[in-house]
Amino acid sequence: MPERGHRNIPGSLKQPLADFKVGVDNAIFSVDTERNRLLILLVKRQDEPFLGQRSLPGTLVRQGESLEDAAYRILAEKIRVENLYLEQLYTFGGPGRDPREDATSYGVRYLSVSYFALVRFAEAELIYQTTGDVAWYPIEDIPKLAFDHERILQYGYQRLRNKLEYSPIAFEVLPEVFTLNDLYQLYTTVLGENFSDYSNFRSRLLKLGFLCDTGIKVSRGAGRPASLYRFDSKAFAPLKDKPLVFI
Amino acid sequence: MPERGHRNIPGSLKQPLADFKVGVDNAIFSVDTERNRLLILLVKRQDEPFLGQRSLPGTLVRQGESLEDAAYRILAEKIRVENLYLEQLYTFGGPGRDPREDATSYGVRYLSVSYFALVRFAEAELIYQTTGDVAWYPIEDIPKLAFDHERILQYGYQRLRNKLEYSPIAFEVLPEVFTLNDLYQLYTTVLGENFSDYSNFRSRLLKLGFLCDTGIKVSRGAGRPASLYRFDSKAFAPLKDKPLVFI
DNA sequence: GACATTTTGGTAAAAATTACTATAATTAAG
DNA sequence: CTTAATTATAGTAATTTTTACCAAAATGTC
Repeated sequence: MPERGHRNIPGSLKQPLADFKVGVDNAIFSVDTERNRLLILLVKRQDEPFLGQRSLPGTLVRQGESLEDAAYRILAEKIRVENLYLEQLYTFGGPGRDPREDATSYGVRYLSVSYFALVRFAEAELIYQTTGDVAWYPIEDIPKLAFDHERILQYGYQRLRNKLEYSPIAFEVLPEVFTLNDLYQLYTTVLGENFSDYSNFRSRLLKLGFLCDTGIKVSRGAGRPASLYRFDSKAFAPLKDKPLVFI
Repeated sequence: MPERGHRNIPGSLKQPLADFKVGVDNAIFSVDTERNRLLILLVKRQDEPFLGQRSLPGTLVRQGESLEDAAYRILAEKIRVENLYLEQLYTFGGPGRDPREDATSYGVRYLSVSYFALVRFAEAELIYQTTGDVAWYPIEDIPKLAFDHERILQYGYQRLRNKLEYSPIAFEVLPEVFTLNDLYQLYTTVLGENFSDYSNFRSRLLKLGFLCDTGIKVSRGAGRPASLYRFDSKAFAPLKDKPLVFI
């Protein structure tokens, strides 16, 4: 507990510094384009505290490991995936956010650096230890989560909605090729029905010029077959810091 | 690489966890409306490492103290201010970012949670221990900084530019009452000359209805006197999640 | 008093958004 | 096989917003 007798750390004599373990928790989102559902990856905890309860996949940071490395490691333990979008979300570090703080008498604090990730549903292969270990949950149907992970999840959901408006993250969750309707459905399921009319959404995005028509047509049930498009990141580059490209 | 044989802390047997000290570093911005300069608060370090070099004001988190509390504490040590805008910026935590990690044989890591702050230049009173201890630096003229603080500063500067476009943070750095020209100058100094024509900027913002004319006129040198305006946060509330209000 | 300077209010042209219509290409039903 | 229903795509006219200016008002300066 007591922390003293050194030169370097200011304020250390009267006010002891906290010692931390640092965890990384991932809010991993995906979209099932077939069923039009926004999904979040949850695991069932194998350890105390909160044994058996659902949580975001997380891990504690190891010696010599960067935060991002830890985020990639825990993700790779739960899911096999080709492409992956990952960015830091927020850091939660108040005292008392982890029951292990009370359990040990050392007064170690547990801080969580959360990451926001997007994967393609069809590409992502879940890695089970036991069945039901890892699973996708639709965003409207999330069970009670361990720790403060509900808050992290909400934070990630908000980030997703914000970024859809000005950044091309939609193409990180959509399949490599997709119809314009797939794209539109993604936006409506995440952002709500009333953000734009389908026809206008189409022409706006096509005019921007970063969607290439592959020429391939797909027929899904009744109606005229739709063209499959591909996102051209080179053509998007000049729009990178333009605000509100997608809305 | 193989991962096995333990119950509580995953990976702890073969792969020891890192122990952390957590620091908080503040990127505190202000604007001198008289001289039209964007300013950042720097301190001269009183301790090793980097003794005597400039850095962002920072501190290590104490026992029982939240991250935000630590951010407020270090800010209050350097500056006396009425109003303050503060939000979390980013967390830097890679191994090797702090020389103290090598100095101790314990392998303690130093993680930095950075905060982004805005204060009003005229309200903010610097607190000196020795002269030149704490000082405002114009953003175009930043000396070499300790640690990875240049990166944190750049990150904060980017956040400032982004938020100016869709959030009313301008009114956190401007004085309580200000002319429309003050507001315009702030935007041009931060965002560059060519973001909008003055006349159009004026009419757009006035039409939005959250700037109230106080009726008071000020004359600054030649030219017709300008009205002093005040930001009405209640009138702004409905625009809170509308994108791109200010550009 | 003439003139430069700055604020303020405005307007016409251009551009973008919106609401809507029409047509094409397919499946499903009878 | 014909017709209807369905979905994709193209386009258009009305509306709104943005843009590039212009002119008048109110001050300081020479």
